[in-house]
Amino acid sequence: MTFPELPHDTRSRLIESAILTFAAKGFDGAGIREIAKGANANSALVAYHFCGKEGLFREALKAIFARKSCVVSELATIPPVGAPGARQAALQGFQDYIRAFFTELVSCQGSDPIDEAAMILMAREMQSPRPASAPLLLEHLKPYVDHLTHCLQVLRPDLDEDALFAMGVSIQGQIIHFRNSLGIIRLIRGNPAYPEDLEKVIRHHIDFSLRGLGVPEAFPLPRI
Amino acid sequence: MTFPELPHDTRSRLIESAILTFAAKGFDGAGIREIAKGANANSALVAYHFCGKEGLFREALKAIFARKSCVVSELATIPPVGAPGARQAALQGFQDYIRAFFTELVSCQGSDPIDEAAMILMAREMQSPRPASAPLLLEHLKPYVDHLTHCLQVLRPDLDEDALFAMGVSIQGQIIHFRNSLGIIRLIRGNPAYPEDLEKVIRHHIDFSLRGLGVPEAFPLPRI
DNA sequence: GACAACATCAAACGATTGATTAATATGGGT
DNA sequence: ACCCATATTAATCAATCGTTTGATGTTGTC
Repeated sequence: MTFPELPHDTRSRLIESAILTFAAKGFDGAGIREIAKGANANSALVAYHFCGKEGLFREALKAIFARKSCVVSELATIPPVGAPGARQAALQGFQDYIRAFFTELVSCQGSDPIDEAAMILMAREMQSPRPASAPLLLEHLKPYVDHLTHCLQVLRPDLDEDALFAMGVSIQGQIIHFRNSLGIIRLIRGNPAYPEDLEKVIRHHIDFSLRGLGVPEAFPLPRI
Repeated sequence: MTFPELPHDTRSRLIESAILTFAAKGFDGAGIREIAKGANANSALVAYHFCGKEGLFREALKAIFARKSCVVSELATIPPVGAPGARQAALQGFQDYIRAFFTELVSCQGSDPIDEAAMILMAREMQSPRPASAPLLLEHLKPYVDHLTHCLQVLRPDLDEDALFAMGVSIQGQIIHFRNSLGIIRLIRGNPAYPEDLEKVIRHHIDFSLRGLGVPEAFPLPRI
């Protein structure tokens, strides 16, 4: 879960402070003096350890990815299309995936401030990526995309590649949007504590996605 | 469609340049000298006309909202719940809404650079709004939310308020995510021109949403 | 204990930031 | 022609930016 080495050397403290500060103020809004102060370090160390601000940002992104990459690997692997039991496994794997994704995205709120800042930073970078970070992002996202795509393929073997891709985008989109726009969503709802019941929201996303995907088991509207 | 007065006085030119520059570089990344140069104006005029950079940003947001507020008002009003023909009207209104929303969000690409920049800026502001702009955003979003909520209410009168709200968030989320993450989506798809066929994507979103919403007319999986 | 490699520091660098100033230009109103 | 309010200008303000520098501290090796 957490990093094996907690000695918290200056380099690591700088990266952690960078994640927090970049998330709070953006790349241009965050100054290296402010970042360094948050790490109880000297601002010159940014140039020394990371070859400048841009390098520190890159390293902060890498640290985030390293911290988050375990989620999808914990999920059970789904048998290939047509294999016995593949459909039932994909149905369960799909639900596990949404639950895991949702939990990672949303329920980290308030637990670890760095985890929360990491999500904000990643969301911002996914929307308008800094040139250097696009390949990093892609590599980190690939396992998620592959896992989901395979589940969808098993559940809807009749669809062509384009349709499957659109399904995946819609399903991911709901969840990511829920996370990214939670602030506005709460304002619209008029309830700063929304959602009161996270489990209820997760079930909604699973149900909505299964119905939208069009798996017969999800009709007519009961949960499977 | 466009503004009635095109005389392009200095104030308007500053706002237009601000939309373009803020969208391209963010609030902190854009300098008032750069904005002024893009408007062929003196940088001191930002303070003179808008009481500083923050005021210019606020005014740029207002200009965006004024330019975009007509979309939902062009849609037909849906009769109240239970009224004769309300269900059929809501079914059609729902599809029109998604189509209008989608067209406004996505298909403006490449048409007017200011429209495109306005979308980027609005998306960024929806994700992490500058303190002063949250109320502006809310007021602009309200008609959209109201229209969609009413459609959903007619189509699923059996659901409670919480469930309806979750439905709305999911439906909007798909579309907004599609717009905001189009860059990453294209990278994942490995096709910089995705989507080749916009109409196909719109139909997918309508179908997916109607099924997810759980209206019986959308089963089993044909388009209505 | 001397040496070397690495890490950290305070201080200063030039460039740029948003904001301010005072002077000037412009265009009716009388 | 004079006046006043509004626009616009170049120049300058102090502050902050990311980076660089040279000195100092720390550590392990011989």
